[in-house]
Amino acid sequence: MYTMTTTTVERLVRSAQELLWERGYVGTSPKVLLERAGVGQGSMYHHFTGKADLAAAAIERSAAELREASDASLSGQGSPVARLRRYLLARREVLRGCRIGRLAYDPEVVADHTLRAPVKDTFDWLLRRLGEVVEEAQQAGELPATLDVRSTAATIVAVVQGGYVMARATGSSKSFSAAIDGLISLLEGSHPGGGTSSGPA
Amino acid sequence: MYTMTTTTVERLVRSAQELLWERGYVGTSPKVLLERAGVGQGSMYHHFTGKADLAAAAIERSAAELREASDASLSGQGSPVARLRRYLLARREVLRGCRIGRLAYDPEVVADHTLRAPVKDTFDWLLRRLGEVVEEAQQAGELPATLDVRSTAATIVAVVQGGYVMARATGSSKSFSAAIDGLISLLEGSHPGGGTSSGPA
DNA sequence: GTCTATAGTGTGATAGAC
DNA sequence: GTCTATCACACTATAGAC
Repeated sequence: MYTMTTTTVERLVRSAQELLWERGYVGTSPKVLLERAGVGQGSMYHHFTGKADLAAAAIERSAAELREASDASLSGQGSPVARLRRYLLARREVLRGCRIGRLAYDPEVVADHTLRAPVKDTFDWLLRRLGEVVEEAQQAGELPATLDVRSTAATIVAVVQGGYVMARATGSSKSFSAAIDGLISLLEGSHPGGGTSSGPA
Repeated sequence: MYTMTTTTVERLVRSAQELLWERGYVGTSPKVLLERAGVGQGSMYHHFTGKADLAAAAIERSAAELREASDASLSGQGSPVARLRRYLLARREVLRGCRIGRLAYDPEVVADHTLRAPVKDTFDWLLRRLGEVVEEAQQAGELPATLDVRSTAATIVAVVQGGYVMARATGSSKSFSAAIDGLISLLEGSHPGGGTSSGPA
């Protein structure tokens, strides 16, 4: 499935990332994974101790990729609220769901500390990072100082994660977009300045 | 696991409901399900055509229960915004996640129309019902008429669903509560009347 | 209507040739 | 370092006794 110049380990990890995203940990079998990677079983057990070990490597890679993509939206140029909008309106493969968030519903990921840690760390990081931007927005007068920073950050994360769940349940990305739009309206409506005049874009 | 006066079909459906909630469809095997129900394999294949058929009955029952519980919060006495608060602050087994929402991340539920339909229908119903209450709130002057009804309803559903995901990922119900609190603050902050005086109790 | 026995396939891991 | 062969066990379903 990948080019011949790609290493075996690389093919294994990428296949695991894809299948964990599509089917989760309990829904992914070594057989299907190896077929997708185009390698034999021996290679996997040479480089990893087993399914869980390979999954851990794949989850850690996906977590790092997600952090990088999120930080690209939340950092850099633009006012704090403009960066929050950029994060919320970033292009996403909505119907595939969140590759990290979906693992929170996988019983074996939640039960295994090694598999769960990168999932927890990703959410802890995202909540902290969004909290920083919310706080910047308050200091810039773009959001009311009365909003609790941590609660507001949690609401933002929840809308994105819940948007994915709704979209997959209804089979349409429209419910995702609606949830994001609703949140943006609420954030804009809470401007200290009041009215509808100071949209951040 | 259930009393002897419970019928075999009842025990099968309840066990399936529990396991689908805990482990999803791909993570649930007939063997474990039958052990929990305390019945033999023959009974299950007498009353149902197989795992998928039993799962369909269990999902439909869970969907009906969820609708009933949600409507109990959203209907009845109280102002529209008070009912929204009651819905958002209802007691929930947060760390178990949403028994219907979690199925949106199950690849075989999403792929099978019979399994997926009750999941989709539940979200469609909830979005519609929340939309009605949001509209009532606008007519009562509790929420600004500028808010889009469907978007606001989608945001409310998303915060609950995303709150579950965060809580399971972080291992703490605090992130769920924070997301709910953040949403309530945003809804209150968007009061047409403006300030902080008119909280709905 | 319930049970146990059995079947065929897949799972996750190991052994050992090359 | 990669492969195929093989293992013990679990999965989902069927058969047939009671």
